Amino acid sequence: MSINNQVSGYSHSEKFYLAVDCIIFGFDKGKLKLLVFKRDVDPLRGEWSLLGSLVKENENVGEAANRVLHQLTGLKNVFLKELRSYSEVDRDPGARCISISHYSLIRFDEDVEQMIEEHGAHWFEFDELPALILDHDDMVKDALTALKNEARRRPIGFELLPEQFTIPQLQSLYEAIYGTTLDSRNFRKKVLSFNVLQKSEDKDFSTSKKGAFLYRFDEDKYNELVAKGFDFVV
Amino acid sequence: MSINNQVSGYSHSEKFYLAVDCIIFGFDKGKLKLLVFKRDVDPLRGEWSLLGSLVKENENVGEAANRVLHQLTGLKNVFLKELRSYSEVDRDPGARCISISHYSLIRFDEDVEQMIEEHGAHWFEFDELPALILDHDDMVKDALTALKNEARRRPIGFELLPEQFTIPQLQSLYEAIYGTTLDSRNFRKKVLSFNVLQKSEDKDFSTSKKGAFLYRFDEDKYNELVAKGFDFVV
DNA sequence: CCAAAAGTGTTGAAATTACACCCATGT
DNA sequence: ACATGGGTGTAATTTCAACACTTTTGG
Repeated sequence: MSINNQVSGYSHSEKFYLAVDCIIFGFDKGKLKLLVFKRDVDPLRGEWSLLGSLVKENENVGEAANRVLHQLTGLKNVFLKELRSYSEVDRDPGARCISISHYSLIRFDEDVEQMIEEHGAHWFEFDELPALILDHDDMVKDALTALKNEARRRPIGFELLPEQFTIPQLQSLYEAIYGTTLDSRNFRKKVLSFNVLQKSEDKDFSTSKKGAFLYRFDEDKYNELVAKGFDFVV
Repeated sequence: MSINNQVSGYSHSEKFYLAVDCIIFGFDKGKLKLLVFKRDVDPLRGEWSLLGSLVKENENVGEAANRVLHQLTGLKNVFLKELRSYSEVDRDPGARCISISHYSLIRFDEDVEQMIEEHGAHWFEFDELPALILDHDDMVKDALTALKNEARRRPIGFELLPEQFTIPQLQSLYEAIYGTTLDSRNFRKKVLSFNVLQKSEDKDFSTSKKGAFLYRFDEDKYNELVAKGFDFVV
């Protein structure tokens, strides 16, 4: 912070609780999903909430967000993006508390699913989402908007899909995010034109009899591309 | 914030000072500028700093940012965008303090310039910028990146230029932001194609003998355009 | 043999880029 | 008359959008 002519020091001001809340997106079976938790402390026990925590003395905001995500999912170094602060004076009836939202994209994965179960968490599709505590509904809405924007600037799919995925799966993800349908020929053309996909010999037969080729993403080429900047408008 | 299974309540956690800092951009004579302040309290008295303040008990973060900006410039309802938090444990040697940066674009204007003078503030061009206190240099760097991105999504010029401006001035602004040169024919074509500029009868003779026509921006059409969404890539 | 999803090319329209000269005027 | 910045148009290229049929194979 700045101590300048407007501010003569710290002692005149209040201190606040500081929290992080995480909007965790997942994608499975053609549906974009949100991970929420059943709160197990009073007040509001039993209500659905985003994953969050108060920030501790010895950590910064990003570390706090990573900590809660790790505690829940066992994952480290996942894509986790700070979004914005929520600071309405009366947003939390318990105490004056500012929260900084983060969003994260995680892959469906057996280990993670088990961990999630153990924590009383649940994946909801967006059209079945229950009401969340405090201003968490706003946080989700804002994060969804941010995800849509983000999806244009980087190939989001690589965080949300399994390590190997088919092009129809990738398309279905983008359709879920944008809430539209896309032309499969144009989509395929566009996504392949980036030259960041490695075709494998194997096929996925889970959704068709013919089977669809599996691709994995070429990390080096992807990083190059992101560095150059690009616009993945589909 | 969330009180869920990871967190059993408020009382176990620390409270923090919360600040806002403002990165204030201006544009004059073909140069993009940053407004900084000479700090007049200890410690670090006399050093250059962004405009900032601690957040008060009865206001939210956005209100705090508007308050300090208003105190300095007399302006209300200026474009002010929250950027991100800065929360390194040791970022402020005085006390554990989290700051939320905002950036703002303001027009050069006599009244404002006078107000600025009175507050010991100074406009610096970016290549003459002095070192700033704490992590304010990082804040500026991040804000500049954000400004470049923002400039693609909305006609930034309308916040930074005087009410009437010429197309070469607008071009020069975009060149300053992007750090490139642009083709004047293509720029003019593009900017006029948005149909948000009203041509005036008057000319500005300050930079050429022939004079350049002054335009003002059609607020209704501009708002329409922003609502529809557009990409001002030049 | 048929249902269901995967895969493939072309064409017209639109947007973008590159590019060079005349105009108006103060000195 | 000349130097300076303002203003204009066109052609080539690239990108985007629309659109329909064949392939594979489990049932």
